[in-house]
Amino acid sequence: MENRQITAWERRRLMKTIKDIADLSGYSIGTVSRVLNDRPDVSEEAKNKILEIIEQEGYEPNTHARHLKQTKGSAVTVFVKGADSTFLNSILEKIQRYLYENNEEVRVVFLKEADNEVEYALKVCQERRPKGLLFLGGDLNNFKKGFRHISVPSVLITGFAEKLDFDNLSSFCTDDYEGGKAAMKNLLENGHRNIAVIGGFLSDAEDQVSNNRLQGVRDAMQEKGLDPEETLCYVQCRFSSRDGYEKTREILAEHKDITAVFAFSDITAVGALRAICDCGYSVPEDISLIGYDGMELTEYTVPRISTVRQDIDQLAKKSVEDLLFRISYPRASVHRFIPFEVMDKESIRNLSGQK
Amino acid sequence: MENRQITAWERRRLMKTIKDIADLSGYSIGTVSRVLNDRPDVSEEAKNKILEIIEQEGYEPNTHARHLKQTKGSAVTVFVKGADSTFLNSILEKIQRYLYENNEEVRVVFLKEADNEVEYALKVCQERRPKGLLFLGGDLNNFKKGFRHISVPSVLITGFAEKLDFDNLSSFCTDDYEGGKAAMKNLLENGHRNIAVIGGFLSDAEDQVSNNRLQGVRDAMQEKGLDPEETLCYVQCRFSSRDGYEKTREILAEHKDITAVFAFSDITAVGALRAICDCGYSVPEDISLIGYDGMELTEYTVPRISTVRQDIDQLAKKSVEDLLFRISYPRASVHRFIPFEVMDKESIRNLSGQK
DNA sequence: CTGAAAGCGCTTACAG
DNA sequence: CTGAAAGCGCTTACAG
Repeated sequence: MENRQITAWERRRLMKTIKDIADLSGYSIGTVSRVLNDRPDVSEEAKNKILEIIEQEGYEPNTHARHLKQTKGSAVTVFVKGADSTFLNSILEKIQRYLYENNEEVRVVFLKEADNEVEYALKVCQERRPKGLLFLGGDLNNFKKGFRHISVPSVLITGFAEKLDFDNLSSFCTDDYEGGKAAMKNLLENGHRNIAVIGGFLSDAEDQVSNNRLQGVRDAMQEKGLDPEETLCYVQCRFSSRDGYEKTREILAEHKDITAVFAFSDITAVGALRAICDCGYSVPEDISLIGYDGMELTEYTVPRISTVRQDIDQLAKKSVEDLLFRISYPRASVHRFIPFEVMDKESIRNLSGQK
Repeated sequence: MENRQITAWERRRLMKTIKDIADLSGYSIGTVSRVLNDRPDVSEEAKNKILEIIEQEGYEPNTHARHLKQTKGSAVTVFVKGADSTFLNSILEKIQRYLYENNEEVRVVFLKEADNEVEYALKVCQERRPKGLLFLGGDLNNFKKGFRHISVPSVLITGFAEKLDFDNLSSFCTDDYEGGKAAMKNLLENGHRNIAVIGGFLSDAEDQVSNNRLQGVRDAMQEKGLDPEETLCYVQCRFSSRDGYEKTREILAEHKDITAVFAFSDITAVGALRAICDCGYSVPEDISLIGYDGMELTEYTVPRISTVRQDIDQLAKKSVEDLLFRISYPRASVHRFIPFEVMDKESIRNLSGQK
């Protein structure tokens, strides 16, 4: 049994370099390089010959050498942060696809909720010279504190960084204020008055996702003449089914008059659904439920969970387009909202009989 | 409003190189390099001085230059293939963590079910010279056909490649044959005889995940004296809730006598659960259900879905350990099963009254 | 249109 | 223990 590993030395021998192609084709490495980079100043003849050899030898240029010389940086690095990995992962997948279509490679770093993504980014910048950065989730406080040390084009997805006013940081997200407000209005219009909100963590930074959604919730209440201070029950919660489950149980144990729950993520909503069931209630007969994100999963729970659908395809697409453009051209950063949609399904009961 | 992008030129000016550190410290770049690489042959004095400057300047070596010189390759590349991204993503996350802890960077490529992961890998090998490859999911046929062209240490997770006998391809997975068998036995022991299996795609390659699980299912039946040809209803299905839903509806419409469904992934099981409900049945009273993977989600559905729990932490950990070891030392590839566990929850009804 | 040569930022024998 | 120098595989003015 031949189990010897190929040594580094042997592997190297197998790797073609630009020199091999030059020798084989009879041209100089300069000319080969020009063909590789698709420059106009090469004869058709030379180009064809060299392309043929490249094809035949299965040669691909070494990107390290390439990037060393070029001022351009290397791969785009994506930082995925936070517990709600299901949602962010689905965006990540699309981001990778769009980037790959544009021939860009993607480096990924998964961070924990407590990690400081900007510090990590700074380290990556100095070590790897990425050409661009993409933050999937992030704490605006971290950006406020440390982002000025970062100079590569960057995009924050799922967060609104306009007020931070960095000229190399764009941001794309759902209008969380309006999203939170719309979901709440839906519940209110269905006659609910005692509503529990199972949200994410609040922060002292302006425009943080959960803060914005909560503000929307409050304003929706006030427009209905309700006082949030008095009637609103808000609890902070990690974006996971487990935490959604536990928080919901706690709430239901304490507040017997709750008739609706608004969870700031579908994954939490799924936990809430089970918790409501375990407390002997049912959705929507006893308690109504609405989630956030619009994950496919909400189509298949019993009952289907109403939710605020974020457009992950647009979030990914716009972000990648903006990033790639700004990597190549000096354009100002932008801050855009991607439209959302309230998906009314089977988890909300109309208490008032009138809508 | 100052919105001018920092140009490549300006950015370069800001980037420290080893030369800057050498000048600042009064030592040569050779000595700085030795400190950087933690070599023993440097005086404490030089080391301290240089480290101090490095710290102060926030210098980090450029990896491209580093890798260009070193025979070692660059980042480990992970290929994530297939529709069941939820499950594979949770492994990916852990893989990235373990690799990061070992100071390795991770490149990620998400592939569609129909993509040939080995062809993609080959391309990446030639372009980027990765030091190792990790396949999350994959079709053994593709490996059989093309893997011999790949010489870097690699690991296949969620697939058993022992019979392919490549000396640079290890594999770690759940024993799918035993997993399928155990789940099936559970249903049989609970008195079920008309069982539908909603599996993945079958392949003509030996040891393909779904083939193995199905074989386990068949053998479990035969041990009970049942003829799989006659009584088993197997349908192929993409690993998604949507497909699980649709396939289950089709099956229930045709086979009125089904009393249990075994889905080859939890995500499909969730779709199946909803389908069963939409057909007017309930789980487990009318129809029992068991999934596969052991995702957290199965804890929060109504009812909780019994499942075959795969140990994603061990899958990730063992794979990374093996890969890193083989990157540095000439060790033979290995093929290991990671123990699974049948999680009995609320979705299986005992028909026979005796277990 | 093409080649010879300098240089990107590092590492590593080779001297001393 | 330290420095000077060659070289990793490319790109890109500079000549011709």
